[in-house]
Amino acid sequence: MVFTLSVEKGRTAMSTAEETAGGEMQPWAEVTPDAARRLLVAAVEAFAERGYHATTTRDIAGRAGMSPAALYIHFKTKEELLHRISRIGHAKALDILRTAARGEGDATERLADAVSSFVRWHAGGRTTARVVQYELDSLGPDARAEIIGLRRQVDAEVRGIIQDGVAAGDFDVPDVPGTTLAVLSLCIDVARWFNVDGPRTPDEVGALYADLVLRMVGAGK
Amino acid sequence: MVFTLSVEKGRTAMSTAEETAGGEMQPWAEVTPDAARRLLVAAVEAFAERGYHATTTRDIAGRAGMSPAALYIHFKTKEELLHRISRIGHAKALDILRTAARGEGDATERLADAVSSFVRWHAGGRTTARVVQYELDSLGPDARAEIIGLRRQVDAEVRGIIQDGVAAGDFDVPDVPGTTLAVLSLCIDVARWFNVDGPRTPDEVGALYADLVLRMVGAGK
DNA sequence: CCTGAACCTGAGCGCCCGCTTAGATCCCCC
DNA sequence: GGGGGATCTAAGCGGGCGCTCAGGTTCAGG
Repeated sequence: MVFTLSVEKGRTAMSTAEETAGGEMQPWAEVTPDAARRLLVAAVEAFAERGYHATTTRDIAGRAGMSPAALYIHFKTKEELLHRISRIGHAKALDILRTAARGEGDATERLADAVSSFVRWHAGGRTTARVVQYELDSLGPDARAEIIGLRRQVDAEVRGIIQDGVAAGDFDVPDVPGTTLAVLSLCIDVARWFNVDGPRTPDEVGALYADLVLRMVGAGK
Repeated sequence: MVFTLSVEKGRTAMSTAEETAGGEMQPWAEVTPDAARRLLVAAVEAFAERGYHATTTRDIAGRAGMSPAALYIHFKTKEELLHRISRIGHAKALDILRTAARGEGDATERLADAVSSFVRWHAGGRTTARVVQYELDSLGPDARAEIIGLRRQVDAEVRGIIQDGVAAGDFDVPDVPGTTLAVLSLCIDVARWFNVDGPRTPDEVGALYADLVLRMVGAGK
């Protein structure tokens, strides 16, 4: 939808398009072998439901239809599972934002695009997003430091769009870093409250939030 | 600040004023006996740092300067500690919003007041707010149901202000429930990212967020 | 000075945790 | 058809968990 002309040379554009379009997503296709992927998906579900510390390795292995010991053939520790999940999830989130930030259109269009697709991902993939966004503290120091680096890139991407809008005179933002923080906070928290059985679809929430964010930055005055 | 004329007959107004004024808060004064309060404060700190499931009863008792067994004289289970913390915290949050919602002034002033004081509480009392807002799932079904009831009242309070503003023609809000959700989500998530050693004070974040929320509801067009 | 209630501790019970090890099974290539 | 690496399981180890209990300490009231 964004890369209409350069779709052939866009490596990431294709893989992104097929997932932001569909409701459910399988971003774990890159994980091999098959048994490792099943364990990882089981871990995402368990972590999202009960939290990292309340989840047992026996539960994860059980969901994947394996014995507890099988887990340790593919992953060194329980924490490595969380680390892998977190890294893949953050890479995906960053990819979504980059695609929107570097698309065509003015700052208003790009910000609306970024927010709506970012929110869609948090709502539609709530299970994954919840683990990715809220289990950061359960990682050890090294892994956490790596993930925090990715988060800084996420922040820079959004701040870049807002700065563009201010520079072009499209936005009215007194505090750019603070507003960036608030916009990201708003989007991320969707993973906490969004309910699949609730009244809103991910698309609707994405549209609502894009509108609210444009108001926050004073677009279209 | 809000009840200037009816301060004498306002039961809740006094206890609220002295806490929203000061930076640090001790809303645990009502908990007796003294040993129980010390255990409860220790539990708040431990839960906020490591999460409910990663906190051991030995850690809580140790922080309070007691043996693990002492905990069970004052609380039946570890979960009862979280329940008590959550109930007191939610009552406090609701009290803050009610005070702002029922104050004087038009909808714009009351919404700004509600958001800034609510955000100040989440930032200044981040330790408590974090436990209150993010450890809900660790409660059992009965306790969780009770807390969810309090959250609905919180939601109703904010929705009421926004509806007043729309009815008076001060706000421009296409989706009142959705915007209410977003406003509360924005405020609550402060407890996740706010850093005491960071560049912003709770007052500054409160002022920034009040401005952003007024933009979201289209006030002052 | 004694009593009994309130409070707290040392020791530890039973359980389940993350993780390991020895060996069975599968499947591909020769 | 048989050797060998990859994959999985049954069994269990050491340890820390939530929680309990018998007994010590404190202190107000008689």
